[in-house]
Amino acid sequence: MPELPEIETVKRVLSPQLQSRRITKVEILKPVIAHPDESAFRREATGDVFGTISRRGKFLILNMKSGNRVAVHLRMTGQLLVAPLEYPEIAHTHVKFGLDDGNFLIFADARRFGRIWLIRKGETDEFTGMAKLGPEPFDEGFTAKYFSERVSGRRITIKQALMEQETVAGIGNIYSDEICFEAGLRPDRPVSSLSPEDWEKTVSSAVKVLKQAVAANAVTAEEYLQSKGENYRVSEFFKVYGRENEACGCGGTVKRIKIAGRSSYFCPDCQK
DNA sequence: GGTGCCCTGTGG
DNA sequence: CCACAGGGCACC
Repeated sequence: MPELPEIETVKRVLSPQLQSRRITKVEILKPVIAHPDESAFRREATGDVFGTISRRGKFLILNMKSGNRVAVHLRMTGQLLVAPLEYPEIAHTHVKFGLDDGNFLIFADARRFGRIWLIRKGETDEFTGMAKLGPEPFDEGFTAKYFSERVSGRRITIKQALMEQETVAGIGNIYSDEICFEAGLRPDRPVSSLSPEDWEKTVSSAVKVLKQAVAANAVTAEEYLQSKGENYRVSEFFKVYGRENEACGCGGTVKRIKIAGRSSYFCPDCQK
């Protein structure tokens, strides 16, 4: 799944394509509308006009001129892209929004984990999960003090803490490993074992790694369309993720272990 | 907290 | 065929 940097890419590509476009038609082919029901979604979204796009954690939020918001979560395999009429059919297309410039906003998702919600103007959002999210990694509130206190007394690893959306929003399985590598900490280190310096290093590494990833993931709208909205990750920049048995820059070898059921990669020589 | 599950596709 | 995949949730 797309994590924070990839959602930023989607936002960057889609923003100019959707800005001021009116929705002429909503076609729902598979049940991915989580709120309200499909017919209400179709009725209330049709005719509305796109404004700005924002991101909260791994959620993409399409702010509509009506004051409504369309929230999208891509989960593992969701794709969201603007394509012209003549664009070849994308497998597992679940929702198609017709736009007033003749293009379509397409939501596709092979595994069907992704979801779309319509949050009405003034409505309290207690269904998307956004309300429970912790601070953004780039927020001033995401400090070593906050992070360490938030998880203190719990028997979890630093990787699990980084991936906990209620604690800090937007970090998933890939970037948690990359952040631990940058911080020089094994991902399976219990949070109880971290020193204040370790916490500082973890927080500064999170900011650094995520900012670098946002910059590295820059793709053009053409590249994005050509890849059917899947080319939002530039994996050659990963230092450890997906690199089991490969050489680390230090000369050591990247290992893979399971942490809370998720594959986790690290270099035993530079991460302690 | 850990586990299984929601789904489908891919690679070993 | 089985293991695994970028997420999150309900369940023990």
